[in-house]
Amino acid sequence: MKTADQKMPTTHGEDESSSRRSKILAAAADVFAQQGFDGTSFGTIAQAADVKKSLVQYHFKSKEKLWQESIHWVWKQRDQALPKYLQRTSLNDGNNNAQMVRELCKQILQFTFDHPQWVKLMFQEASTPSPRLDWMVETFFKKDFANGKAVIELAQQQNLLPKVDAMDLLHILSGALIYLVNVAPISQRVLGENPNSEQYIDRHINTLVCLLQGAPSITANS
Amino acid sequence: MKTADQKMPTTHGEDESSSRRSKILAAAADVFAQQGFDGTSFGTIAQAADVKKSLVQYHFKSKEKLWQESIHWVWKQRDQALPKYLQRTSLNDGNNNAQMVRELCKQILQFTFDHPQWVKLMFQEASTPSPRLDWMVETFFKKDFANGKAVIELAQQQNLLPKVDAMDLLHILSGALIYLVNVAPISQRVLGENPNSEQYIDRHINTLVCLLQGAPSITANS
DNA sequence: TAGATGACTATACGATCGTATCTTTTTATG
DNA sequence: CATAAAAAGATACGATCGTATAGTCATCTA
Repeated sequence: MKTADQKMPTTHGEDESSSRRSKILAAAADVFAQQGFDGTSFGTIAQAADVKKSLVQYHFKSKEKLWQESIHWVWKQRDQALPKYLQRTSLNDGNNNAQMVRELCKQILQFTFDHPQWVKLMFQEASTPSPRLDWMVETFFKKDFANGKAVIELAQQQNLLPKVDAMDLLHILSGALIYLVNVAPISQRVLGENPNSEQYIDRHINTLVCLLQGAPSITANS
Repeated sequence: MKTADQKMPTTHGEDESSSRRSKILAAAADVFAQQGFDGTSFGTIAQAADVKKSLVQYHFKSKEKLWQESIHWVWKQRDQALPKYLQRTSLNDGNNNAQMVRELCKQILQFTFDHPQWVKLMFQEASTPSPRLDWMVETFFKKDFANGKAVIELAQQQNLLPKVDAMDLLHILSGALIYLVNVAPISQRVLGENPNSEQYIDRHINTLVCLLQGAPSITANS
């Protein structure tokens, strides 16, 4: 009979219509982020969510719809979790010290390691034009780019970042941080060191901040 | 009857055993880089190479073998093409000027835009552990990482790059450069500007070098 | 209590996938 | 020209894919 523990009639109310529905969404986000759109099947997602394949197709009529909803779910999770990482580095409280940039970068990197889904989902669709990419651009990326640029410009106004082209700087910083997470499985195998660890992250951020605040050793003897 | 124009008996010699074989390899590299391993099928590759599906399976017995050989092919192309981009920036001819770092970065970025296959193939397999990733690590990435680190250290010895952790700096530079290529389709849609253009690349490299050589605007008034 | 609604399940269809086997054509060599 | 090997093509198989449809069961409402 198995255990019928988490029965929970839910009386149809709650936030999400069904508890199993959001469990499927979470599993779908994991599988999509890991295997990509083409490599993902209803069967795999159903297995990961421990439900029948028919149920997946019942809640989300098509694979495309399921993908869209799981993307929405991931971005929502991101927007809920990210502020908690950034609140201790608030840029607009007048406390201008350079240490804040280090903390900002570190928190973003740590967040990316803790929630790799949205980065992986982004890269899964980024490299190749497709209707899905167009949808993501209109739905999320335009907004994300604008927000990122605003953060950079705010930091620049407070002399926390060098006053170069904000969009370029956003790309360079995003690249330097996100790249580390995306090639982490490679780095781990090549270097024999887990990139997702306090000391590795601290060292990496330290190097990055050292560059951002003017590389001393090259400016010193020139 | 169609056109039997490119008949070319090849007399079996040439470099590759068959001319159609390498045509399949090139097509396979394209499709694998674009769609990933799971999203790629024999049929798609055959169609891209304008041959029958059976022929693909004849030359490369399995999908895994075809993938491996196409990876080898791409890395070989890369190693043949890359020196032509770097030769005009040779680091070890005693000509130590800072302009050389800019040229080095620019050439690497330009090369990546011209030959996006190897970057995309890398990212296709990088984010998720798999037997294919293990194989790539042992076959290519360990060597690539070592070479990259050596280049960084050489530049550091000549005071062309700040003397921070070489592996971290390699990751930061790789990330900043490769990220741009990987999210180019996104950037193009969001910014309405093609990242693969002289002026965009120049501007981006300029910003990057500005950081590498000590951000002036922040060090100036501190 | 009868009916309607929503959550969930079972099953089947057509297409495509990777692979295996077989036949035909082309090429090289005696 | 004869013959063997290699290249190229044709076909079929089991499996899995996305999707469609019909059915079961519990809950809610009139």
